[in-house]
Amino acid sequence: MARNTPVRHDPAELGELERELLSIVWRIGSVTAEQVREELRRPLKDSTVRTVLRRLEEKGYLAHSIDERTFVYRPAESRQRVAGRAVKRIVDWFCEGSVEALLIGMVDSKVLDHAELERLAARIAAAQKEGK
Amino acid sequence: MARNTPVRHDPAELGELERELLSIVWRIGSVTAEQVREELRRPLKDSTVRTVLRRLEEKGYLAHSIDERTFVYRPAESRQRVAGRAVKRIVDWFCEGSVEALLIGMVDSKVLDHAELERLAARIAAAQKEGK
DNA sequence: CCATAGTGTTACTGATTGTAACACACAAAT
DNA sequence: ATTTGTGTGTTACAATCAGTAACACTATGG
Repeated sequence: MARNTPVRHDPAELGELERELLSIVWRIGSVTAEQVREELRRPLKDSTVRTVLRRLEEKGYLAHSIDERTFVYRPAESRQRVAGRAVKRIVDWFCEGSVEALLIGMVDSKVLDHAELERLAARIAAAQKEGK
Repeated sequence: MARNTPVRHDPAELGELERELLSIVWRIGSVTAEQVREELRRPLKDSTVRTVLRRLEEKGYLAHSIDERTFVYRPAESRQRVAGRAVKRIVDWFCEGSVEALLIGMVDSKVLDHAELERLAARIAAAQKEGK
């Protein structure tokens, strides 16, 4: 029988190559498939790159416009936004929605050290005051 | 030809059912396959549950000891630690290592609101003082 | 010795991802 | 107008993963 929890309705996962291409688009901002291909160290066929770009668009990470019948891809969302959503999933799954618990885990697993926490606290405090 | 980016060396992904079982083990702390099965709303065969538990152990999330020839599973790592590592991957992939950028994204994509930020800032400040 | 409870092994299937070939369309050059 | 690129659309295939489970084997308590 099939998986009974059917579709990957969530924009859950990206493969390694997908992530790499997505990063390139984020970095450069606006690229053709050929430009993306040139950015890669590995020699990949043109059709490979275009397939992955199309899939990224299908998944909602990219958008394209057409310039002289050439596809120009650009991000559909900022990387921060995507990262934020990804973290939200993690918080929901593993921390039962508690961002505090997540921060504890981040310190615990050395993602954050004290120095960084300090800077963060300062930033947050600053953002509080001016941001709104 | 195969994927040239070979193995999923990273304990990258967990499926939905895997996450569900892992959550149960985290919640209860120490369980047999039968107990896990009873916790599920869906009726899954015993062998299914045991297979998933074994995979979770292979992936390093669980450990077991034997009590009267019955496997008793327990977490190999705290959920916060796992969450912390998962977030680290996201930060590395999408935020180029910047936790600050991540926080921006979290606010931006409504994972964090201002009230929560405020509480967090307070918590962090407190942790700063006493924690070390 | 037999039933029971638990383990170990093995397997199948659908979805996903990396990778690419191939065919078609249109613009520029001859 | 025919050729030649350059780029797109379509289709495919192999490996891996995750969900699901059957079945065979082994002690242990009657």
